[in-house]
Amino acid sequence: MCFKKKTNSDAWWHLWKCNRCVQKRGEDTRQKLLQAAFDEIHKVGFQAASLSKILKNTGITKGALYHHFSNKLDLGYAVVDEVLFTSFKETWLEPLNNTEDPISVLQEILIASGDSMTDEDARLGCPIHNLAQEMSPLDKGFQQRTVDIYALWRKSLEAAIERGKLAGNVVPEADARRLAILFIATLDGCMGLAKSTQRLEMLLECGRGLIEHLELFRPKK
Amino acid sequence: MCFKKKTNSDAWWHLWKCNRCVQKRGEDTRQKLLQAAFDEIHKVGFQAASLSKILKNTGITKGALYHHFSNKLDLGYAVVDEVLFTSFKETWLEPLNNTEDPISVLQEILIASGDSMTDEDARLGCPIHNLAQEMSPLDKGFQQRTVDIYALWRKSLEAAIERGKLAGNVVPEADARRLAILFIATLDGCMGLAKSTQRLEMLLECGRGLIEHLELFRPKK
DNA sequence: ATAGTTGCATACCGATTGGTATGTATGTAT
DNA sequence: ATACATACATACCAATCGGTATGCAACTAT
Repeated sequence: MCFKKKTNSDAWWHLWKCNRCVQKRGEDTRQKLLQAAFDEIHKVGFQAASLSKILKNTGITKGALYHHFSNKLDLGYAVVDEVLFTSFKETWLEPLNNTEDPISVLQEILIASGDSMTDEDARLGCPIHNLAQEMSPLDKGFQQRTVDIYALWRKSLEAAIERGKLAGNVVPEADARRLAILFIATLDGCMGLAKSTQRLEMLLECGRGLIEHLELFRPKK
Repeated sequence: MCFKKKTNSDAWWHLWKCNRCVQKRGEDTRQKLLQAAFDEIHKVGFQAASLSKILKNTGITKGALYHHFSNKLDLGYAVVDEVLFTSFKETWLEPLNNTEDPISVLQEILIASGDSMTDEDARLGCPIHNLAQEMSPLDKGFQQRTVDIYALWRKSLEAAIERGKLAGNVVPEADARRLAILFIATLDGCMGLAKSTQRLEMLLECGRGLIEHLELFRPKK
């Protein structure tokens, strides 16, 4: 495991990847492993995820894996912290934190997600939700990480709604906290429904309903 | 495996247990296996459920298990068809199918469930929902079974609401189908939230909110 | 140039997995 | 009483699991 580097490089590529690895080659295989692990976990869950399969899919050997991660749990945590959280931050946190019109932003995210959503995406469901539901009763590490992400989601959504009210983009009667919770719960419900029915169309329909529903909180001109 | 019996007994105990087994002793161990399998699956999911652990917990041997079930999948299906579906039928279907006041019935179920709900129940979540979410993308058998249960739930709820409207126990403006879907989705959301936070109190709070919310659909005298 | 670190490959390990083969005691039907 | 089906128990199996030990090539710092 490479958690304490003796060499402290300042190579050019360290500018956009944090320096967990000294050489670029190391960071590359590390990212490949994370992506493959994410795919495997997304498909079958963390417990059933097979390290051998991840290695077979990437062509990377077991020696490399255990050079970068101390064990399976460590790999799982890294997937949450780096792959899942990063993607979550880009799709939800950053847009929400930089707007005074949260309704439009949410609708745009839903539309964009719907457009890029594949059939497999819909059938596999939200990876963060999956992991939270599978692992929360079994492992504190996963439980803490996923519940933190949900809390962050709710808070940034709540704050955006408050700003929206001040800017006149959200009706003043709206209860920001309740609305935030409701939105997340409903979206979770939609994803779960699509997963249990295994139908992408179900998800798109729910999404359209949610987009329409959000319109109710936009002030009339 | 005992799926085609040569002997066709009509012993007294066959009156309340269907005659999958000829001898009472066989039916007993079968039920013990189903219950232990349910517990194990509820705790860690189907894929991670260990047959060896189920056997250890019951003291039953592997020979007995494979006498009653052809393989792990067969055992899993039996848990859904017999344990889960039976319990679901008793708690939801029968009360809903025999009432013209669905609001009161739903509230009573929620209250009773809340009272008997243990901390572990809340942390492990709804077993049907768990199985649906874990296995739907992976196995048609589980997907079909769980989605059928959800459909049955929604239909019986919808029908009860319609009867409630005719009997004057539900406001006539209520959209039965939408209300049924919303109730199920919300309850699922509550259970999921409690599971991800690992807090029973979260579930009870959601339940109280739901009970209160249902009151809105009762006609004012 | 050389010493030391990093990155990875190969081979191996015990434990556990779901599943099977075989033997036997108990019950049932005639 | 006898023939047969039922209901197990025991022992074994290959495959896979996560994890480790060791060796070596490539890169880095001095």
